[in-house]
Amino acid sequence: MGSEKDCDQSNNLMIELTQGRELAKQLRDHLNHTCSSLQSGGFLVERILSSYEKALSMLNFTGVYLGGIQCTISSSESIPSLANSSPRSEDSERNSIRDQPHKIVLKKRKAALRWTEQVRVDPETGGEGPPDDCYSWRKYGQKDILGAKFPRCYYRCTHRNSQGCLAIKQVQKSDEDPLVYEITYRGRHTCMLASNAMQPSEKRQKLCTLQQEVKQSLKVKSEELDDKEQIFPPFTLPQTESYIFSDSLTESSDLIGSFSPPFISSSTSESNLFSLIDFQSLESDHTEILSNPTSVTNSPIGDVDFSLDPIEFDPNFPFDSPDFFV
DNA sequence: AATATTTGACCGAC
DNA sequence: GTCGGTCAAATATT
Repeated sequence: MGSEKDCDQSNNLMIELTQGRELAKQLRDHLNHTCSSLQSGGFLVERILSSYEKALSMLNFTGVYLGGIQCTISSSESIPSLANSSPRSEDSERNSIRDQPHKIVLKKRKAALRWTEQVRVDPETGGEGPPDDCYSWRKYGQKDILGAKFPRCYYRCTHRNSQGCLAIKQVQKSDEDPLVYEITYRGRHTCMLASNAMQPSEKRQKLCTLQQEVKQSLKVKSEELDDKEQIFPPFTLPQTESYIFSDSLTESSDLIGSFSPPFISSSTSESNLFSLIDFQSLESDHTEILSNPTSVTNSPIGDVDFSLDPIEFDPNFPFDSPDFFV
């Protein structure tokens, strides 16, 4: 168990899976240029991607493997900067965000991932309320936050009960600019592709329209980053992307998880949707989410899986099982 | 009727 | 004790 040979095999497997996934992403981005393609080929690509995500999640490898393996990142996607940040309180974190707009901040802890976006809504096209995304959320709470003008709203995925999707998000209006929403995502969506599989074409069409609207409404002013800060290309969120982060390139074994941002992939040069994204893993998220009485029965992907330490990877996992790559 | 939202209560962390 | 996050009953909406 845990021999170098096993390690090499799993590494090779990761490389192959990652390459396949990246190619599928490129195909998806290509198809995303037209709405109609989303309804046909796009759906197939999503399924292909889903398979790759599952496989990689089982390997606890859902993005950039930091353990010495090169992996291909398509030019149309952006992996957030591995910029570091020392631990700090959420308030000081927020202040730092404002001091350095557009800077992508990562923080690493152990298990689940948490990331924050600051989204400016176009008052004309965005309308009232927080910006929409391609997932359906159900509000489950609202809280006045100390020192904040506006309350924080808590949302969970609508499919939490039906599909065991454990994704949640928090939305809070910015103190300084009411048009800016700070949206914190936690947990991974496991519902989207499965639900899409059962959606009629008109829903896919609606989704596509929504994507266009989101593109319009979530535009934020785009300023150029200093080259020193712009470790990765300008950030755009793919639709079913998964990332894995670490606060240090040297901490190869500390893979912290995957995520599926619910936003649109864009390979164009249009304005970035987000001025800032702050990634943060939370150790406590893990038990929190797992304590949910709703068991996850539909998918092996979830917080449970991506929290597994790579060392715990079982080289005897039946990858050759006919049911594995579904 | 089914589903979503509101909102006070509750709980754990600090 | 406070605070942030979640629960769940009541209420609203579809």
